[in-house]
Amino acid sequence: MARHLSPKQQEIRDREARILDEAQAVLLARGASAVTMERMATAVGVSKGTVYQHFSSKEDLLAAVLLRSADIRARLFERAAGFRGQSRERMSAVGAAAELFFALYPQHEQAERAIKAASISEKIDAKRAAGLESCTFRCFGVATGIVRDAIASGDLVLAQGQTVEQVCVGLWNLYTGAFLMRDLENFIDEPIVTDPMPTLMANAQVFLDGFGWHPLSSDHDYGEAHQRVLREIFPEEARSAGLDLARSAPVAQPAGEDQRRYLD
Amino acid sequence: MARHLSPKQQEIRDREARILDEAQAVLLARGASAVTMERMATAVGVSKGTVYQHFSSKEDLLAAVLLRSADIRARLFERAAGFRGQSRERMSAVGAAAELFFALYPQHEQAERAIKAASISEKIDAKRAAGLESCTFRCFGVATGIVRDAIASGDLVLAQGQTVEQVCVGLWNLYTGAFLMRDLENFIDEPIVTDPMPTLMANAQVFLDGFGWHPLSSDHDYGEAHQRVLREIFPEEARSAGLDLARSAPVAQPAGEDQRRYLD
DNA sequence: GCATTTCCTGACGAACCGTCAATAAATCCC
DNA sequence: GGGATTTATTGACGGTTCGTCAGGAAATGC
Repeated sequence: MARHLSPKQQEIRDREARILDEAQAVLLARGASAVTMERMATAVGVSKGTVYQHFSSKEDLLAAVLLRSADIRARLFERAAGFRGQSRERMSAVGAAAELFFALYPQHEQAERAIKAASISEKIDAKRAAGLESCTFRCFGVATGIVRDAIASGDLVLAQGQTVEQVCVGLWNLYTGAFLMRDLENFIDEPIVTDPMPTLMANAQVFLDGFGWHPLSSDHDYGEAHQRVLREIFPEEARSAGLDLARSAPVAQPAGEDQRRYLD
Repeated sequence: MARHLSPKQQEIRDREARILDEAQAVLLARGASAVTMERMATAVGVSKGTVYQHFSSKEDLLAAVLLRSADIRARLFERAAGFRGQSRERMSAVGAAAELFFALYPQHEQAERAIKAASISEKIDAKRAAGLESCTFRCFGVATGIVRDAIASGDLVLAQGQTVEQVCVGLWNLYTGAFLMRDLENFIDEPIVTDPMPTLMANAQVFLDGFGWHPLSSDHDYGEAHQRVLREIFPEEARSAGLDLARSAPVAQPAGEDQRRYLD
């Protein structure tokens, strides 16, 4: 499709991206209520009416911000699933993707909250809403695929009544709950956990241990696997997220004993 | 303190409760944006200025709605902790309290989102903000207390690096994540889980199994314990939440084999 | 280089927030 | 009881933001 764009079309396209950048920045710095259409317009040097030609409402603009990061998250998950290793290592790779996303797109949760608080889903362009839904399904699809692989390989045997979806929903809940907690703790003086991510990573492993997904965390160093995922699959992202890649040389490092960094 | 209130003071007090009721109802039915100060005023038959004498801003009003349910949740948790049983049964009792709250106060999550989306915490009365914080701490206090008891009794042995707080944060994340999921799924056509609560209950047990908290769910019928909690501690609430109390006779029922209702 | 289409603008109406001077009601005190 | 004092109530008002739209500017087609 449309390979060559006229200068004007290119300009419009760029402008949309610039509006999204601005909205994202303001969202993060000053909250959703500071994202006003007028401000966005001024920031990119157009008038309000023009912004409305890109986004049908303020909620729609926020949904577009959300869609952009949701798509990136889905891509991160999909790349993570390509990690070569045992089934549970692959799931841990998805956890690493989640960690990266958590660090790189702190405004995602805020945008989500703002949209859902407004509650009028009719104000969001149908295509964008569908896109958002699809991003969630892609993430779940990655997770369920890995769980199924684990079952097929015998690494995971679900007990009577347990389902593939249950495993994924649990991980997702743990993850979104932690995401939420980080946000809410900005509001209170004495945070319960200073850095939710290491706790989340540890808890995800506990959760998978609870299903008896082999190898259990007591028999395998998932901290090491996690480092490998960051090095092999997400070197760029890990760097910009400021995550510790340890000795990031691609050569195998001597297995250290100091890898217990996921537990408080 | 203040035992006898003048008719006027009583009226003011009642009015405040009525405003909160109205706000809660509108919040649930039509979302936070439909909660306008003018509407609240009209609903209780006063003018806008009077509403502002109760609540310093719209966010403050929503915070008051939140505080009311947060306090109830803390009470439910505290009552649950009084359940007589093994440590892990007591934690499951807290899970039952969470389930009840989840069913009884569906608007809680919405209020929380709306307030945090507005993001200007200065708009909320300091006392109310402190009250909200304290409710969260009460809930965490209940949970950490039970975990500590479990450790003291030997039911739970934490691995190297694991902490009491980690256990509680994990459960809390699972729970808030599920709460969030229910809300968000109102927006999408094809929900991932139709009823998140049974899945959450099952996942909480899996999580506790992951810590090796005895007795493991494979060795104990926590479904039965859950039913007992509802019957013994929350009979009223369970009825109004419409939860199945099974044969709710207080006499011991023959241990049935059909208690696997927490797994899909 | 003119006609047509597309895009852009900013003034405008509507909704809502939060304030405050004026008014009404309640309470106090003799 | 009744006048003085305190407290509560009102609704018009200024300010902000959303979203619209008629009219003007710019790009495109021919």
